[in-house]
Amino acid sequence: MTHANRDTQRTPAHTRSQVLAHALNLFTGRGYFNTSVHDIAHASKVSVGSIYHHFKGKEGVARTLYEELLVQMTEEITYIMRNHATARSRCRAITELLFSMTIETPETMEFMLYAKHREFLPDELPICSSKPFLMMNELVAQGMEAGEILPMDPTVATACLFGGSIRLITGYLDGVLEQPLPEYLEETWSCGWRAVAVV
Amino acid sequence: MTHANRDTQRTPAHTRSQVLAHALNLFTGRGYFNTSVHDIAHASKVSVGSIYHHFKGKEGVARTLYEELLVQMTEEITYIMRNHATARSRCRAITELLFSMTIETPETMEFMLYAKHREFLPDELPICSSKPFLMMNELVAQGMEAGEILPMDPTVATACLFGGSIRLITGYLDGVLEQPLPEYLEETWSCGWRAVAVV
DNA sequence: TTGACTAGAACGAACGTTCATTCTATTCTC
DNA sequence: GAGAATAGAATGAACGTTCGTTCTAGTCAA
Repeated sequence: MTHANRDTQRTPAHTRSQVLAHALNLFTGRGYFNTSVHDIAHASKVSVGSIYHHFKGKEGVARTLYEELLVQMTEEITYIMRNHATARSRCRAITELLFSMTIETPETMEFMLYAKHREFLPDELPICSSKPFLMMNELVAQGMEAGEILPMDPTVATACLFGGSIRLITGYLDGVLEQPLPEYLEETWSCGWRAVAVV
Repeated sequence: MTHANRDTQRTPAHTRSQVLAHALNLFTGRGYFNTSVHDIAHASKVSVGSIYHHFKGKEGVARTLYEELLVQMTEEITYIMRNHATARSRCRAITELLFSMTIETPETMEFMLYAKHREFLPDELPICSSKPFLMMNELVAQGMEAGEILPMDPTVATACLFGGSIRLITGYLDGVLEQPLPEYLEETWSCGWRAVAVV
C-alpha cells in the first residue's frame, strides 16, 4: 500500500535533489569517509537501491555534487564578467560573491573550497584547475594588460588578490572568527586590491 | 636467531620514526582514510602489533604526527621572533620559512596546511587556532601597534599578508604551478606586504 | 503490460583492533 | 661471570564490525 508515502513526493527529481542535499550536508559535516551510503539513504528517506539507480554509487553522488557546484560557480562568474567592465569592479564583485555564498550556502562553499576532492574523486583535477578558478586567473591577466593591475606573474596576482578572502572564509567555516563574516568584507577587499593594484 | 634482522635497526626509537615517516608519506599521498594500518605496517616494515604498542592505533599515529609538527613549527617561529626585530622582517622570514619548508619537506607542509585534521582527529581544534598560527596573529597585531602595519582587524591583516603565500603553496602541492616555487617568493612577498604595510 | 523506479535484505571484502605468543636486552642473584 | 628472572618490544593470525555494492521482489504511472 502507498499509505506510508501518501504525502511525500516520490518523483525522480525529488529523490535526486533530496539525496544530493543530504549528502552535501553529511559530507561537509562529518566528511566523505565518515559518511556511509546507508547514512545518506537514511537521512534523505530514500532507499539504498534508489541511490544506486540515480547515481552509480557513493562516489557518483559526490561527483554529481562537485560538478553541479562547478557549473553553478561558473555561471555566477560568467554573470559577473558580463555585468562589470573593469578588473577592479569584477574582482570586487567576485569577492562579494564568495562572502555572500559562504553566508547563504556554507555547505556548498565548504565542499568547494575546503574538501579534499582528490581523496574521493581520484580522477578529478585539483579545484584550482577548474573552470571558475581559471576564469578568475584569466580576468586578472586581462586586468594586467589593461594596466589596472601591476605587472607580475598572473598566478601570484590572483593568489594574493583572493587569498585573504579565502582564508577568512575558511576561518568562518571553522568557526574561529570573532565577528560575523560580512564585517570583514570591506577591509579584506581593500587589502586584496591594494596588494595588486596600480596606484 | 637474529639473522633476518641482522642489518636493520630494531630499537624502539627507530621503529617509531619509521612508522611516523611512512605514515606521513601514505597519509599525504593517498589520504588518511585511504591508508590502512596494514599499509603503514607493510611500508615501514614493522608489525601491526608494534604500531598498536607504540601509538594506540591509527588515530594515535596521526595525532602524534600532528603534534610533533606543531611543535616543530612553533619552534621555527619562536626562533624567527627572537632573531628579527621589526614586523616586516619577521613576516618576511616567515614567508621564506613557509616556502623553504614546502620545498624541503612537502609532505610535512601538506599535512599541516592541507589535510582535514578534524575528519580523523575529532577532538583537535582547527589548525588556525593552533599555536604557530596564533603567534603569527600576535606578531601582526604588534606590528600594527608599532605603526608598521595599517590599522585594521588583525585577523584580516594576517589573512591577507600570508593568504597569497598559502595559496601558492597549496598550488605547488597540487602540482599546478608552471614555475618552480621559489621563483614566486619575491613577488608574493611584495604583494602580501603591500596589502597591509603603512607607506 | 511494460519499463522506470523503489525497497531493503543479503553479500563479501576490507578494515581497525585485539591477543596469545615469541623475541631480546637488561637487571638481579649467587 | 653464569644463569635465572623480568619487562618491554615485536609478531601476525584471528575477530567482529562496517561498508559499498548487488540482487530480487515489488510498485506505480503511462
